[in-house]
Amino acid sequence: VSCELVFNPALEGKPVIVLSNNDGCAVARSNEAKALGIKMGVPVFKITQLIDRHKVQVLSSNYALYADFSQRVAATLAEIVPEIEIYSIDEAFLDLTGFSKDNFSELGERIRRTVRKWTGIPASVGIAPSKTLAKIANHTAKKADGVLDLTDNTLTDSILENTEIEDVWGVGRKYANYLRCYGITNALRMKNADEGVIKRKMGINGTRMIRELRGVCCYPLDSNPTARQNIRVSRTFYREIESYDILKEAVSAFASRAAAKLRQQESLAGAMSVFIHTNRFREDSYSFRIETLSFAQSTNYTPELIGYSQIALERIFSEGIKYKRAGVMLGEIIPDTRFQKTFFDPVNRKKAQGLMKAVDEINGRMGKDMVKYAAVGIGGKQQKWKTVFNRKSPAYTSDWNQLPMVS
DNA sequence: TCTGGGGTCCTAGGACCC
DNA sequence: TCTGGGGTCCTAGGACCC
Repeated sequence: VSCELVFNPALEGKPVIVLSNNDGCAVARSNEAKALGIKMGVPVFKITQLIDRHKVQVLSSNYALYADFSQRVAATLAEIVPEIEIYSIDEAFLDLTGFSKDNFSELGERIRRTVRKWTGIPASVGIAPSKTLAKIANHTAKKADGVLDLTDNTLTDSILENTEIEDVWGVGRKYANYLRCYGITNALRMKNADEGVIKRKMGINGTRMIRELRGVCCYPLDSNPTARQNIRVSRTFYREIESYDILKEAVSAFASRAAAKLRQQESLAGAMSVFIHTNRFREDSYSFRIETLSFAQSTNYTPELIGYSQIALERIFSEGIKYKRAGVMLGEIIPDTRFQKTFFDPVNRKKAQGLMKAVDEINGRMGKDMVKYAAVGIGGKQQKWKTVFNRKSPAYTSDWNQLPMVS
């Protein structure tokens, strides 16, 4: 929502929501939308009345825009603090070792100011001796001044007391229920809880959480993230699909996208799973099928992976079933430097590598699907399996044809 | 009618090894 | 009566994160 506001200031002060794929659920909300009681993840068809009555501004997800803003914010942070871990699309941990403790709050302010000025994105900053405490500081700061330094802060315990247990990093719904049974209703009570009781239920991570709350760092900053061990591309279809050919096209496209991700992190996959299933919200005859293939040889070569995906699909597809979702997962991922030759290899690896490099470069420079395999279909927007984004804002920052006009 | 997508880590239990 | 000690690998399930 912050990204949308940058290019559409008229939305400021209004309830705004951004939707998931196929304009299904509300997955981002402005404060005004939250105040209306729109919950995270609620299906949009359940709140149509609310949307009409309060003129809620509804937008599709604009991933190109959000990815670009995410990178800009990260680059800005990295200019101010050298040691930085990108934690998610909208969060980062910064290592303040070497910065003067007396100026932490001031530094926080500077970060906020700079990010706002350079990117237009509002940020909040929490400072503390552990990630768990920093997250709590940030959570609290978000609602007030935007910066909160909990290092040597005498207020820490009272802030922890005002932090609901489910707002602690690592406590989800299940753990929250359990902890509440023991009277551990807020972060302060967790901090003072018995390690044994927590560990029995939550394992080693429970122990770590308690220690982090006590200011002992158990999750050090990790500035160079390791390659993914799993790569998954899956989509829910706007309409149910019965046609084998259409499904084959979709699965081929997922395999192709997964292959590109694999090459981006310089890896090879040794196995693939393909799954298809019917609408899980329909109570009648739910069907889920998955087929896993182990490759004779690890690969990141798109045509090979498309081929495997089609073999797997053929084994699980049944005529007459309405499929609502499909996906491709790659596993047994290894660095491409660990490539092992097999004796009877049908693929010329050197040529394949060169081809993929060319494809990735062209698509990197000229747009994601500038060149693609025919197996993924050539139907453009008419493709039956394509995700729907009916209310998307322009790709203001990443497409020459969609730059904002200034008049 | 209509309900997202992509990840991680830990644990327990089974099967096996010396 | 009484049955060691130390490992690995794999899978399924459960929890969490954004």
